[in-house]
Amino acid sequence: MRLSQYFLPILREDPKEAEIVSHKLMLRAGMIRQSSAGIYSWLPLGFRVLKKIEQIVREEQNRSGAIEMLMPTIQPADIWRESGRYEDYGKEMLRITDRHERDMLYGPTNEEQITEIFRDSVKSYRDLPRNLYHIQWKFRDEIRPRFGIMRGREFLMKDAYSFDLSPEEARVSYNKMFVAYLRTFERLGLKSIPMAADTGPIGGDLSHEFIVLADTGESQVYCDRDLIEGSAPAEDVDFESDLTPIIEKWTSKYAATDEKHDPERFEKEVAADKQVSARGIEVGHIFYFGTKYTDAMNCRVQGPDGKLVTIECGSYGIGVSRLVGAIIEASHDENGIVWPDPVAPFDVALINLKANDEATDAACDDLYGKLREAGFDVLYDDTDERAGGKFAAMDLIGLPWQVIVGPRGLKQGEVEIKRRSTGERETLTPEAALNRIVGRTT
RNA sequence: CGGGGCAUGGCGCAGUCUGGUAGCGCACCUGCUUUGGGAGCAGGGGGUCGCAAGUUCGAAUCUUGCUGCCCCGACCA
Repeated sequence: MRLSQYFLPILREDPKEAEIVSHKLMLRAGMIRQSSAGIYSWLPLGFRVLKKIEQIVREEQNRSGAIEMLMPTIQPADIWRESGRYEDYGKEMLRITDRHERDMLYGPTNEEQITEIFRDSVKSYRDLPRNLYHIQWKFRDEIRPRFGIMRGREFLMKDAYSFDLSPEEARVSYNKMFVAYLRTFERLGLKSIPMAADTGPIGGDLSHEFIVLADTGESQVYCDRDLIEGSAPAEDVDFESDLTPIIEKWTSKYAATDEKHDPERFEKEVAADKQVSARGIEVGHIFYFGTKYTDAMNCRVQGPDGKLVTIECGSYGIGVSRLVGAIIEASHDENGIVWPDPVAPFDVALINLKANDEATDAACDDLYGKLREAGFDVLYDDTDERAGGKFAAMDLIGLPWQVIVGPRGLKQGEVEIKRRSTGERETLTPEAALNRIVGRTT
């Protein structure tokens, strides 16, 4: 993409409404604009990041055996009356009336919707287990939205729903999601730690929050340092095998959010040099809640013996739009965002230091073509801004690589490449620069 | 929902106390000079001062009502 033809409205100063760093940087880098409290437009740069994260979430859900679908944002009130949550959910649910005076709502979550579909479609134990998910916008009319997209009212969430014949099998489904989440967050360049959590109003008795450590996080968390240093299961993890050992490895060490923190246990179970007290952001939450909705909504199948069995369920959420902010919170410096390679909106920033200079333009055009042929997304700054402004803007938007091309270097047959994450720079021939980037990024 | 604050061009702000017809920096447009880490000079465009009512010869400024947004607290991906 040529910057001269792109839409990237960068701000030089922090808008005063932004309090935390990710919100400031997202506004300044032209990723989002606020529409009203807790509701945002995603500008082209932000949209690219959102889609990259969404894709990684999707790939890991698919790998675990979950099946993608799409449910609507607007739901009928009736199914919520059936589950009993229409009254319970309170003012957080945005209620809408259509022209025929039918009660509708903008979905804050989709347990009712998926349970209705499953109930009407599945009658036999032979069709279990299944895990269905979608990635769809949600609306929760928060009392106080804040921190930009970190706690918006409208947000993009991946929500998965598992259906099993027995609690034991539901536990297997739960474990698959647990492992898929570990892998997802690691691929996104984040250190996430599963922590035992309250099940809250969703109900059930098995639940974990996935917390990303970040200085500006909202929750105070405590854990064993070993958990931070642990790495997620590899790509070849067999989701059909018994995942219990992996789960145990991650749940045997101490980890708790402020609400669940037990200082005495912490002191007793965690060696002093391993005690971590930090800030964290909740990016995922998984629940096993059994038959809470299937009971209320009469979702049953016939077992092998012909008897009706109420289906055991779990639900599993990842805040996709929140992750954009969480990644920035975890990865930035004084000059701007530092995108982890897998979620960067573009892979390479190509900076032409003297646009309209024949030799510089030609060298840039050549590199632009070759990088794109090699499969890279390139943001090519072909504008005739001054060098300083270009450097500042590219540092702000945080693309992993910068390729800097100017007449001075070209006279020596050289260009400069800079790694955004380390600030490390090298002066090389254009061919060597190309090879360096192709070789180090996969 | 309780408490606090803010609202003046795209962004950041001054002007409000003490009423006199709107200003600064950045950004934007034109020209010239510059050009490797946010250039200089000259010229220029853009604002119903959140909305409504009131007081007044006259309101960004005073009064009343409303709305929007932000921050702190309890809840949430």
